[in-house]
Amino acid sequence: MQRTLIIDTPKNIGKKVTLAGWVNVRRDHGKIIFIDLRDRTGIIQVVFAPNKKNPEFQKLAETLRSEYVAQIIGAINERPKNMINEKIPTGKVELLAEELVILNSAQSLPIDLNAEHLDMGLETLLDMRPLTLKHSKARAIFKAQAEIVKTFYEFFSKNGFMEIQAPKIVPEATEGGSEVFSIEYFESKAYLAQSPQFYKQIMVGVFERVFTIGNVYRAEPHDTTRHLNEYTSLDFEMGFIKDHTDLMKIITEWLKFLVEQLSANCHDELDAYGVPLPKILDDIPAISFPEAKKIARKISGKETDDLDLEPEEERILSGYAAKELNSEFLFVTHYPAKKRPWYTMPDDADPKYTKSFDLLFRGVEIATGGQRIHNYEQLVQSIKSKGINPDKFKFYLMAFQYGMPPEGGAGFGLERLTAKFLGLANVKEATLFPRDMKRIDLLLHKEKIIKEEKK
RNA sequence: GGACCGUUGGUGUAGCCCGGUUAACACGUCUCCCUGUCACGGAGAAGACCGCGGGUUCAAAUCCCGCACGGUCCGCCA
Repeated sequence: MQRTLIIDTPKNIGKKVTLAGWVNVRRDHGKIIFIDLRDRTGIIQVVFAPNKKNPEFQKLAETLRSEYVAQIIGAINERPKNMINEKIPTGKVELLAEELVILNSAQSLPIDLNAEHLDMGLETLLDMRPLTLKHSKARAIFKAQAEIVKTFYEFFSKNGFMEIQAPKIVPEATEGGSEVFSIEYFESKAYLAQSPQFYKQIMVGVFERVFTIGNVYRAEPHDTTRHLNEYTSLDFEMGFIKDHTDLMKIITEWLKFLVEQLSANCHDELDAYGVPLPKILDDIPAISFPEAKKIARKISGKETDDLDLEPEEERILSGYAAKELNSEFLFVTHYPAKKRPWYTMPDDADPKYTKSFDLLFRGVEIATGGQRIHNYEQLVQSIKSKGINPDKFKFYLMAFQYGMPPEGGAGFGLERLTAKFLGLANVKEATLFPRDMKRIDLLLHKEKIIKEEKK
């Protein structure tokens, strides 16, 4: 018989159906046993009542434990009025089991998957990732994350952007600055891409508007709640822009669409975390870097680096924007040229600053973008001014020799965005299998100990 | 790399300040009882040489020193 999904059970009252899923929990009352069965669409209560014709059946039901995988055939019955469970969408019905096939057993769980919260340290949470991801609150994170990616794809596709696949193996330490992972590449050396930057720019010369969603790699030895050594970047790049404000406009439009879709499709997931969705103003406030610096200094009373915003200042500015400007998002524009890559377009009024921006959301930088230099000669000059030989970028520069429109783009950190929408303390919680200095799936030092013990 | 905090059954914590005999609690696990629960309930049981090494002491989970590991913040970082 064809499998029925749990979400569809209320439509099948009185019918005999086949359900398949995991045992969420067993409530054994002796003669009568209740199982909460879970599949990808929901949870339903299954009732095992004494069966005189087949006493073995009840014994088999008694062996069911959490996370056992089972196929159950039975009749969907309406529950008596006083036994309706308001907490679940299928609370008005239940399955009276007639046949049970155990598709797979499960070892006893080291954690309580039915507890309201996953009450454990980050280390344990990640060490047991294949199991802890099954918890409803963990699943909620990645449902919301998938929605973010989906809206990015939909929005930019609708607006004339084409999806491209950027290579992850690259020949040079792309833009200099941040550390990259080197890999053996046959007889020579190559690197893992720290961003799709060069390739999305080249493709603007071909398709005018492009976007790409993919992993990027940073070999920086950072150890914070907002950094990963492998993360997912949502990138777009577009030609024929006036300046960076065109980019900020399209980002604002996407964010509006995103919040709308999250509200419509991830209501339960957001509810589980209790963090309200942000309001997106028609114009997200934008303040220039020098202005932002002044505000941050005034509030903190601290003298800080002239060229960059410190994490504490980013938090201060976010708080300021939320309180004074009525927006949880804040653009900071015109970062100093010294702190931006060489392809960043300088500002006409004062070339010490650039036509670039960061987007702050709830205290962290979630996107970076700006207008790029599209003139070949100017770009070569800019590379030289950083003391780099332009020959290293011959391949990339070719795009600018043969007709590059005025262009720009931006990149979002998917995990940071997810974490901030749900109010998670650490981006690693918003990463299925986070890679950091200490961990690739398991903690690296633990792996070492295991290897040494084997020797 | 720096600062601070931490490390106690499978998981989360209490006990440590003020050293003392069976290391406590909750969840999970196992056994038994239970026909209406929905994070079912009841009775019982198993499970920890208290991160590692050293010191002080008649006596150390508890005090001292060193190390390892983790967490948070910072640094670093498009």
